Amino acid sequence: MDRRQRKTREAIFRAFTELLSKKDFNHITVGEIIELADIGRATFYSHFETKEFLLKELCEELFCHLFDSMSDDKHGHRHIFDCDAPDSVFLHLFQHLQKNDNNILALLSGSNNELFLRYFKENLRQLAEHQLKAFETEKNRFLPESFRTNHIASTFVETARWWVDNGMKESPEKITQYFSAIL
Amino acid sequence: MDRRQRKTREAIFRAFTELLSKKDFNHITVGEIIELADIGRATFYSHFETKEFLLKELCEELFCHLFDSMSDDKHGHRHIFDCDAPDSVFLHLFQHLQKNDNNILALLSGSNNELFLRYFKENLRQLAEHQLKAFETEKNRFLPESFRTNHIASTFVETARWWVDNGMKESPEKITQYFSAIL
DNA sequence: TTTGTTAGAGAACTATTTGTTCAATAAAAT
DNA sequence: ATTTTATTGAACAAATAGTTCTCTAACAAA
Repeated sequence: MDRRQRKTREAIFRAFTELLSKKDFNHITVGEIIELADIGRATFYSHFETKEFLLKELCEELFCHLFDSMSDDKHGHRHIFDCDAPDSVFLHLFQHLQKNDNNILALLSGSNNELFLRYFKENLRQLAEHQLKAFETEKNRFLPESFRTNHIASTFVETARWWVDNGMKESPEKITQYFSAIL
Repeated sequence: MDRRQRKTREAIFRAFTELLSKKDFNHITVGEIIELADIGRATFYSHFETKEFLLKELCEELFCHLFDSMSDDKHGHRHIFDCDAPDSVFLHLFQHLQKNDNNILALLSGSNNELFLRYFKENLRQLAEHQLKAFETEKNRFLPESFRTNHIASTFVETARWWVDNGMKESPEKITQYFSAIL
């Protein structure tokens, strides 16, 4: 990719995430983005069809980064759902959130970032789907699989939101413990 | 309240909920609302400051209706959290959803109706808060109360969304059973 | 270095939407 | 019957979205 394109793209993402940490997606205008990114109007539209596509691509980059680092070979795939394990997937996710790479927290806690939450949940749902068998118990076996995967993903997202909204006072280990307890 | 005002207000709500069942909140314009409601532009703005306030008031009316019918005297307050009871609060809520009074489903399943979901969750959270003691178990006693109320409310909303998004094939009783199982 | 290609700047432009204003009219209340 | 209030319809300014265009600068390949 052309260096100019790369620089422009990154400037847009940077400006956009900064704005997202301050106000709702729907109240951010293209004008604000291009002013903060210091690029021309036509340039923005040559990169992204609309503001919505920008959010979409930002989410995709973030989740690519987040979930790819999760499927590194160093983590086995056996007890990936065992929350008490020191290499639990969920613990890793909470740790990543705490580091706040790429200002992901702004998207998670901010209001009106439904698209972001949808992406987050969908990625988690896929993760859960693939690894659900290790999680079977007698108690939940009669529940439809899609209901259970949905529940795991929803519960993770809502736990993370609660954590962030309440100031992230707990350690990732503690939150993983909470998460494990309600699941 | 003046009959003219009442009629206008109802026409706006009717038009708005009809539009909400077809498209996202953010893509609905004031122009569309007033055309469908068949009222003047100035009239709309004399009733609602903005589109956002309209949604806010609509939500408030819906939840007033939904949760008020819940606190009728006929339902005791003892086993309000016992999902298996025939007069469980949650069963009643699911039954209400199934009846789809006031097109509430359009708001629940539609995308980008975050404000509605926030209201729904907040109402449930308050409900849960007041009645949490009856729900204590040894297992969850170490969890912060706000975490637990948040979890109950979130889980209900997400269960309802899953139900609606999957075509509401299950009976309210069955869904209440599912809900009870994961809680 | 030269040449052809691609990306960005910047400004002008159209179209849509928002929210306001105001005078005229119709309905309600007294 | 008179006064008050709500609605209308149109016109209005301001903000925003998305497009188009020419000029300039950066890049890539010979």
